[in-house]
Amino acid sequence: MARIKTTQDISRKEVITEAAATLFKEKGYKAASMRDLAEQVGVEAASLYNHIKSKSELLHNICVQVANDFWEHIHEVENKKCTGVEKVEAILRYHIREMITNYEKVYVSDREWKHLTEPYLSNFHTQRREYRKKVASIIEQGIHKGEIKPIDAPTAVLIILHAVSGIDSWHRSKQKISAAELEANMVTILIDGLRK
Amino acid sequence: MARIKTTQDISRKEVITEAAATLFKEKGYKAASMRDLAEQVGVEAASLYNHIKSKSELLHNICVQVANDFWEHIHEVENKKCTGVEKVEAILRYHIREMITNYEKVYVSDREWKHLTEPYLSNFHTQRREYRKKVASIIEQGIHKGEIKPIDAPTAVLIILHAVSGIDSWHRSKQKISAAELEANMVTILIDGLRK
DNA sequence: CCTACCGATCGGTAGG
DNA sequence: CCTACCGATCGGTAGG
Repeated sequence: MARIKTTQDISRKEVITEAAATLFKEKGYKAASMRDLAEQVGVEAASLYNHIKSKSELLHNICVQVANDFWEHIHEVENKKCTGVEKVEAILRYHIREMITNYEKVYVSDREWKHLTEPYLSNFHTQRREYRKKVASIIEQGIHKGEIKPIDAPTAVLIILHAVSGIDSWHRSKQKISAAELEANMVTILIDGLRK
Repeated sequence: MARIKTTQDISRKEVITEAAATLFKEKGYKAASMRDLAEQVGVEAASLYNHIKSKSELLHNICVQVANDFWEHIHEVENKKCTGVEKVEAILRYHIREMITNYEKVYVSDREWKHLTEPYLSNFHTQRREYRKKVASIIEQGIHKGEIKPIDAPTAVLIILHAVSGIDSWHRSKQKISAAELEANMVTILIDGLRK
């Protein structure tokens, strides 16, 4: 029988999704079983299905949530009145902060999205490419105006976005520098590397 | 009955390992099945076991092979008579070239090593940490000599090594710049970012 | 939310 | 190198 969704249901679903993000990050999507997840949440595996439709729905929700946040942010940056370098810096700082505060979901969305099912897989892949094109285009404008070195823009995008995923190692490190220091160091190295 | 290994055996094993690297890269270690692999090689799944001991042995061989290559190289660099910046540049260029020419194995070793079984998992993890410490130490010497900006060395390592993994996107891109151009662009951005 | 259970698929073995 | 097959584990459902 169809159940009416209550606020409890929604928060329970969010608890499951958060636990799934942590599990998918640690074991990888395929290696993480629904029995693992159930144990984390404190119920039997079958009970999860009162709140979610499927394992793949969990991955999908994580990826869509992250993608929407980044998509919204880059649109704000595009409309800003500032230099190209400042725009790239704003994008870089956003990526760093998301990778620090929203770690598990951002990580999973970045590394496990290939396990999405169609048509979500194609949608995600396309949006990801469009996002990178937008960043490349901002860099190209910066090159045109003489703020940025005459480098290959797609290569610069690739470096910046992948460098951020290294924050995984920072999270795992014993003697952590502060989040602010991490951000400052990354910006110094990467933005100076671009600047003419 | 025990079989005596012939040269044929060894090359057949190498063919299987190469195919495994490609498959593990495309699907991820857990999602890649031995039946998938058998199909790629052109035999039945059971026949693979005449040449290999297990699925996990394949991953292990890939990771050890890659780890040894990088380990050997960094020792050469450490013993070179040159500046810290030049050493970092040599390491960066080696990573780029390996990621271009030995793509599948390097990728798998970087992204799928968490699925290694003990004691290989711990060994690999330790060696990886030691490797990064060596790079950080070279950077710190460069800072001390005033060649490199006063940045946090572990953060610089994290950026450089992860940036290289972005070459994955380069491999997949339609309009590729040449490998030489890619290398030149990456070195320009990253080494200039470090240099004082 | 649980117990009970299903069909599919997995890595791997026996035997030839 | 193949056919035949096993025990384990998977995602998910039925029914209460």
